[in-house]
Amino acid sequence: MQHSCDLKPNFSIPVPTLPPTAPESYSQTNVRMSLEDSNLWKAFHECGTEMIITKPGRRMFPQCKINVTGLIPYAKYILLMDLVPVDGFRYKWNKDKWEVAGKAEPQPPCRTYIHSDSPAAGSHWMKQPISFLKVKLTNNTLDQHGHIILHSMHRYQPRFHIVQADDLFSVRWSVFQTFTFPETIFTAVTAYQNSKITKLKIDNNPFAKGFREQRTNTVSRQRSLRAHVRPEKAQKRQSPLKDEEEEEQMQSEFQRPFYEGYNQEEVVSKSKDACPVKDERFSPWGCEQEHSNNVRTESPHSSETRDIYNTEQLVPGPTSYHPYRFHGFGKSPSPSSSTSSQSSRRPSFNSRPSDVATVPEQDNKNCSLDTMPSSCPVSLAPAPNTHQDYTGMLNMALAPAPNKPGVISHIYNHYGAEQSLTQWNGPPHSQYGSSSFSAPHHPSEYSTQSMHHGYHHGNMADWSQYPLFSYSCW
DNA sequence: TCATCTCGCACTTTTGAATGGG
DNA sequence: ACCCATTCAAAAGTGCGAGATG
Repeated sequence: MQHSCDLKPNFSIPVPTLPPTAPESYSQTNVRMSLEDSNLWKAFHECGTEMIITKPGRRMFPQCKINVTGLIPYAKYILLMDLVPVDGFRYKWNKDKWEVAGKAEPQPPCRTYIHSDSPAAGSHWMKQPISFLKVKLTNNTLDQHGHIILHSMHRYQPRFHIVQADDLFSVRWSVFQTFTFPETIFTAVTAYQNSKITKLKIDNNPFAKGFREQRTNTVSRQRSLRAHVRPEKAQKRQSPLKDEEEEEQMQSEFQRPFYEGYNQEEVVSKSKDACPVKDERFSPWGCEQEHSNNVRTESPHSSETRDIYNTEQLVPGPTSYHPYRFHGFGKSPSPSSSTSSQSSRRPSFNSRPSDVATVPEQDNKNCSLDTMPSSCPVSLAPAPNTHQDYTGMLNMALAPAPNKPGVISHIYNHYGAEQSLTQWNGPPHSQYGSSSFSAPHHPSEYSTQSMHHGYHHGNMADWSQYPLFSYSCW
């Protein structure tokens, strides 16, 4: 499966400072990203992926691993990953299904993980799969280690960003290309809720091997002993592994060849009909769907019901990406001082300080499709029940590597729960392929997304409330 | 009372330093 | 002195269940 980058709408408006023949325009239109282990992700997705989050930080499994093609081999790129809320709800696990439990909590500071190889040449990124193995998730909002902070019982989606930039200083002047894979949507949990997910993880995660055979013997012995002491609990927490019948059933489900034999084109068309979340047998989201009809105007399945295996080019809106600046660098990242080719090529970005960069955070919520200026992010009309004002911050943190200077930076990011994917990703129709670029509604706004460059954010006041941190990846 | 979170356990895998040979 | 392969101990990562927390 691949995510293609169709930037037609984004390049439909003239960008005076960027000649159409610029290398970037070439790369932007050809960059493609695909998800490694996509079958595994789909397997988890069909059960309702859960990711453990702990205070010290927990790795993701399945891990985020991507393939990138279409980069300029000699140009340098920076790869980033972050996690955005899928919707504005908190969930609970009730009788084998996830249900909406209420409104989402205010989002913690949004942190962006910079791949440790960044910046690296396009050839480097393309020669092998890029692993985000060392990304750690935490529920500790005071985390000092640079882990990505999430709320338990909330749903998130990883996003991957490719930025053509010679160094981290020039990122803010560079073009972001954002990719998402709907099958990577997961629910953050502090303890597994769905036993199917537990089993899938044990079966597929090498670190959990100990729980597969030897441990299950010893543990089952221990459990049987404990069951004598607390029989009611032992029964309540009965492992699915013990139930042979259930295990067989699960085996058949898990080993079912997901989308077997689908080529890319077939997947695009068939996945809509065979959308996992609509399959009651596998879907843990059954109840949620009912809720989605009654409660939310933005279905939590919005992404799944899209062509989940289609490709997409998701470009964040201006207020999503522009209002950030690196913080903590030793030199001023002003375009005039920057030596990057991008910055020298596009001096006009500095000449537009009044753009979205300084939009106050409360302006964000007023940025509806009807009223937003051309610089406002493209987003769906906010769902009343999901509205959540939040001026998040993209924290990018880099711990010193032996051969790399230590860099700690923060990036501002405005997003709310209702904006989450819709804002960042652009309109949902963008995920349906090129045909949907006819923009069923508000085509003008869509076209204003254009290219996305870093803009200087005028508001520095809140930065101090977020800790500087190092990132273990470097 | 209940849902959720934290912690320690026993286990496996990964990592990196130490060592030795060419 | 350098490079490479091997070994091995320490660190890191894993799900589980009991107990804590709100």
